[in-house]
Amino acid sequence: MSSSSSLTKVCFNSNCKEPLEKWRRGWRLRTGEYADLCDRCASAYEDGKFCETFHLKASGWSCCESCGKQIHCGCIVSFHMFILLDAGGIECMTCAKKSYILTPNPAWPPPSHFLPSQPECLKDLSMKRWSLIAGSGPVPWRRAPSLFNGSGIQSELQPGMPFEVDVAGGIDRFRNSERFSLSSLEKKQESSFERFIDGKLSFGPSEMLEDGIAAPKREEQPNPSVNVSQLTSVVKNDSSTSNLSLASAFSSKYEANDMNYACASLSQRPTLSTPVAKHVCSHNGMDSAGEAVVQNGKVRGDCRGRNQLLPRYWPRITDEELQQISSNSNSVITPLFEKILSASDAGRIGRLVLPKKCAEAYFPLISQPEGLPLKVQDLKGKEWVFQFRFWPNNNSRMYVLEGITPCIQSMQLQAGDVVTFSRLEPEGKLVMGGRKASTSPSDQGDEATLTGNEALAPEDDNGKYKFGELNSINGLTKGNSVPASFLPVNQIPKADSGTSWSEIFKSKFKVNETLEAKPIRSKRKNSISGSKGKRLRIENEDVIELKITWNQAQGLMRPPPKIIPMVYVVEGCEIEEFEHAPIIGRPTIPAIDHFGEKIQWVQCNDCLKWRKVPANALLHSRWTCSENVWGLDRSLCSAAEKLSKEELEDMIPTISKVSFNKKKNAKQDSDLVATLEGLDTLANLAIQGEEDVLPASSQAGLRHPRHKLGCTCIVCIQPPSGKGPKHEQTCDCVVCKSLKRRCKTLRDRREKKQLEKEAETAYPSQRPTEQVPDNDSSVDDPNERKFLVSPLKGQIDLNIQPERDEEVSPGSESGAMKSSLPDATHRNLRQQGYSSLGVGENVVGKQMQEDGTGRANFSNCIALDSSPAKTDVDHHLILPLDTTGSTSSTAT
DNA sequence: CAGGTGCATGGCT
DNA sequence: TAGCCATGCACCT
Repeated sequence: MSSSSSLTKVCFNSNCKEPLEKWRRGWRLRTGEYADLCDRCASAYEDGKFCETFHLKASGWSCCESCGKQIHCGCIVSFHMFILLDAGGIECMTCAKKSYILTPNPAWPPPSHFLPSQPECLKDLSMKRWSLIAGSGPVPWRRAPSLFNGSGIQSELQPGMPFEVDVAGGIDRFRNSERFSLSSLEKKQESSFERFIDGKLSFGPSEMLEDGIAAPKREEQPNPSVNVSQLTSVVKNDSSTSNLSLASAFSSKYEANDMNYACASLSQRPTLSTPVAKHVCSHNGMDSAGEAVVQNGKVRGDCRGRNQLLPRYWPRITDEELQQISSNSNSVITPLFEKILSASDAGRIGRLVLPKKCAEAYFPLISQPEGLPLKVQDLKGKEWVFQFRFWPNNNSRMYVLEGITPCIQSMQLQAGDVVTFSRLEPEGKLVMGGRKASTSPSDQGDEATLTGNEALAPEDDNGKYKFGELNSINGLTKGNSVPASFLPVNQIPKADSGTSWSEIFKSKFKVNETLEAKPIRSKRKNSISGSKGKRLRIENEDVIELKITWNQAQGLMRPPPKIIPMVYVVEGCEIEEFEHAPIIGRPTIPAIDHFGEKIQWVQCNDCLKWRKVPANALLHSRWTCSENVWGLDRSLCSAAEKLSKEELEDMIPTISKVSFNKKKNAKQDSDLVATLEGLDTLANLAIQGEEDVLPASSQAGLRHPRHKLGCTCIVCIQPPSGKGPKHEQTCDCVVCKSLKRRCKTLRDRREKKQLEKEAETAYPSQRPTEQVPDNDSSVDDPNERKFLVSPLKGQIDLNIQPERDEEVSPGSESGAMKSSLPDATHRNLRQQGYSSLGVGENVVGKQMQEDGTGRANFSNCIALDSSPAKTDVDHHLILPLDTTGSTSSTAT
């Protein structure tokens, strides 16, 4: 199509047609090629005078509404020199730029992405402005929707053609941005800039700044969404590029498919940022500013926020997630930010606290606390509507998304998991994704990583993996890292996947349960601190857990064969030091067979049977019978196991037994979970779920002390917000059963109260407890007290148990915590949570359900004691036994 | 009483 | 030290 393709080239300019010996590149054609121009035309083009020179008599000239400057709007050449105004007419880019500098948050989806009729939104001045500007989509420029929306002009002119220029003003930011060091970018991604670097760029109106600053052309990305992933992968490990824009990189398709209007208004002022960002800034740890560069053509206050986004909010969206999102549409995904769900976020209150800067950068600007409804799509394409709003807070704002519980639960996310926010371009739709903590991509950022996974996660680009912490904790080796080359090829984790390590450790040894499962709690309030957790201090108990974890991990590590360790003694402890890093392999159990030969037992990954292999056999993490080359008769999973159960019991180290128990419990729990379809239940499981999977110490560490079992804070006790799906009346999920019990209990109470009132009339002096003033004592609610005076001897209502817990285990964290609670109502409520969820549910819940009375008798409680899970729950369940009497005596 | 809302508090960066 | 933000909790419905 381009003249360059013809044998005898002539100038592409139809008014010229001069034969070309040498030609220069002009504007981009719909084919993606460039108009080849003669020197004269090219000069005119580059000078921005092409239309003035050749199209002066053509139709389509308009005056800028602001400055009156004449702009040719009738051809592609000057396509980028103006914007269309909503009210009609055009504005030259110079004026447009001036007028938009003051525009808040224009880079925001069109109003269609918010709920339609929202009076308060209309009152929101910012929204008005937003609507005015962003009615055209996620671009910071104005355009006429009729012209630029959808395929409109684009399909007519240059379908699928990627443009190379960026938003007007982006260059300003680029130029002003100290962070955006071109030289550093070049170092990082020279190939991406070769066109720029080699100085062979050709500039046309679409690539020429008004002030003469040229922008390199962005290379085409026929399949931007794929490129996005690729880029993500490629650059992911390079944290040094983290200051660059990921989002920019993800806007390629947007520009490709819907960029004509963008070019119309933006490319006139192409920026360095676009190609730079698009190719370099695909780092997972994006710099939001980069996103702003592309998306927000104007320098705005919120853009500053983007520049300052903390690394922990950089989206580490995985390729899989990207593909999942992109599979639903042809859109380009712009990862915006992510956040580790706190207990509050994942709690039933349904409020997700948004990082302020993220909210201000990526969400519509709101001036009223009420905010506005925000449509967010999940990875499955399902649309949710959240209320995006803020609270005044210390002369600042706290942004929250309300009503997220159903979404969070549908994604089965818990505290510690990660929610990601992305934007689909060009629609501008927000996409909310979720990532389980255990599958979080390893933190490539500048913050330490502390989860089990990540402790084993890749350390650097050289394929090294962090074992230093492990080693230092155990003091066993001095090496700080294990070169990947030490690992069998199939055990080398992918550099960009934190999950690979869990694969490595997937064995029936549940060592990896602790290794891979739980994010480490930070010291502060036990908030979850995942890979990107900002609070990285670890509670003592967490350290203990880590040690255990590492110790367990040590069980998986062994020296490479034929490597003899140096043994030295430190403080009486023999320490083996290997010059070479250990190898991660399938855990085995060393033993001596009947012939006195050293062997090891290894468990098949598939059939779980134990097989005997030579002592020096090095097995990779996933080992199956089929790989049993040493015992062909046992090389099939169908072959019987040589070991008896008893032998196995003796053989397996304690730690493994513990692990097995844990696993067993975990399975019970998971079975339970499987039955808990209620969203509320899931939410509570986010808080209580892992109780019996992890040792108590670690659980304590995994939970905000105030969110331990027994926590009565609003987060924990909050019932379904009502915004989510309601349970059917016939639903017999645990939550509903619990609620029904609760109702029954309340009915009973009411009846009792009635009876007592009647009795009071007759015998007023027999109600001492009701005269106890309301205070912080364990039973401070008169109603509660009345209730505690249960006429049903030998029966305990679960509702009274928390108080008992406080009395019996005052030193317990939960007890102390609860004692600070202001009223018994919360305790009571909390107890409801107990009975409905968590470990206690396994025992109490079921028992309670059986009789449906909401009361458990002593035997039931005793039975609880035998629960293998020694958690707070146990206390809660057991304690009432010996305290009921005292309660009764107090009450009487 | 339960659920919802909005602000205050205080740990942390 | 200021600002952020996780959380608690008072207050309202």
